[in-house]
Amino acid sequence: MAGRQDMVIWMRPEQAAVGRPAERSRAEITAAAVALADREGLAAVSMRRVAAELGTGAASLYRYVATRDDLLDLMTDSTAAGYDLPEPTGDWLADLVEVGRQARRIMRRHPWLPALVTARPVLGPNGVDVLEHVLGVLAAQPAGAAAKLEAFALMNAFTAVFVQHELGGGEPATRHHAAYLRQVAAAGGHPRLAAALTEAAAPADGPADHDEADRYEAALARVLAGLLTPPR
Amino acid sequence: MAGRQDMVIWMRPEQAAVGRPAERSRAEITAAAVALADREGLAAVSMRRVAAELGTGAASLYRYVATRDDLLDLMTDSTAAGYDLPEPTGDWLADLVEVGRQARRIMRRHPWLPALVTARPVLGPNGVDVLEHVLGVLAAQPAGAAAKLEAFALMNAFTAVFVQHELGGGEPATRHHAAYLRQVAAAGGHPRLAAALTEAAAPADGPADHDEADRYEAALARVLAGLLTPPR
DNA sequence: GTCATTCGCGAACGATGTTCGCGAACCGAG
DNA sequence: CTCGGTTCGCGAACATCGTTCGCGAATGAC
Repeated sequence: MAGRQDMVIWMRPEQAAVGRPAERSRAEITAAAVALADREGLAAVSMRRVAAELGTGAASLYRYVATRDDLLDLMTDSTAAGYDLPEPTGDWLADLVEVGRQARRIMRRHPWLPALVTARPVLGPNGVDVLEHVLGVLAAQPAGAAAKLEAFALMNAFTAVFVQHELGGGEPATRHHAAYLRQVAAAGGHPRLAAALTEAAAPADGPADHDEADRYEAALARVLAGLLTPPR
Repeated sequence: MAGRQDMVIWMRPEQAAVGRPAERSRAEITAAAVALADREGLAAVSMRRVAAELGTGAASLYRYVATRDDLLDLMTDSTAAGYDLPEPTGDWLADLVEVGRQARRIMRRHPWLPALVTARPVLGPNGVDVLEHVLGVLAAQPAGAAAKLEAFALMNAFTAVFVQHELGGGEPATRHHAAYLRQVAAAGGHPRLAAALTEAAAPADGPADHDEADRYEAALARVLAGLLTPPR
């Protein structure tokens, strides 16, 4: 008979009904992994490191999780518990932007999240609640179900890309990348790029978080309006 | 003095001016890696496998590439050579959608590309040409340079997410994921989700590639129009 | 021909995800 | 209270990975 390993982790029972009871829980392991990722980045989340964080052996984790990817899925969904989902107000666009605002807040609190959700978009119990809320907000909208699901996926991806740009500003890789772009611009073959780079580097006033948030919400509103408003 | 390793690969000289000449080139190694990824997926692109594909030792690759990530960057940029960039027509939206159409074609030809560009968005010589073209198309548009660069990044991310959904239809992970969503829907606590799933699964007529392409281009046009059209 | 310099690459290092196997721990039945 | 069935914790091992080291061989400039 086929094993139970080949399904999403939330379809497998957490504890066996009989036998020696487990000393830890999925939630406990997930919390340790999230704390570790917050502190040292996603690359530090190895089975051995997480186990050490819990004071156990690496092999023990496989009693709770079939694979490392399962653990990453648990981490992703656990962050979705941080949403506060109020009743729809009737203004679907404003309600969606509010969801986006919270997504941005959560992703900024967990800098590893954008990379994870783009690499493995996954819906666990908490993520499903968010999706249900979004579908409720869009209930009166004339778009099809497929379009609404797509809009939800795109909203997450858009937020992830945006936050990655925000947080990556000081990252070395981005700096080196910028150095290459400046070299290309200086070479002369790409005048539009050269102009764009000097113009984009112009606003020397400190980019407060307030401005970034406004830019994010404005862009998200435009994208969502473009996606979900019926063509005239 | 600081080494030269800590910069984007395209800022380092490909060949030394003196000494024994190299037997291979970056382009050759990149091509081998791309062919391997096309055939067996991105996970198969290890230094040893790529070297074996070329009939050399794994350590030899480090004469051409400082790190595996450098090789991935080369792969990404090499696919950007596949764009055909015609003169702008004057209709910026149509021109941008044409770029998106080509991006989708290229990503479908290289199924590993969406994951790679979302994980490591990078601009090499070919990518820079595409960006220059996009900036040329948007030259008359009243948006700021930062907004245009953001639109370019978002266009790529949007296309990657879309293609990933398209190609992921048959992937096991997506199937298992769908099984979980159906279970949640059947449990009863998420009526909107249940309705959306049944409605989205309804169109039993064969979803030809034509339909997918139209849906992609329509959605992209809406997103871009929302992002780059000045508010009224 | 000499020499500085680079190239190719076998071998090794450290780290990773995962599996195996077994002794210990637990619960319910008798 | 004992015993049997079952699960748990986890040390050890395996395969594989990215990367480094070191040295003989190849090369072009003079």
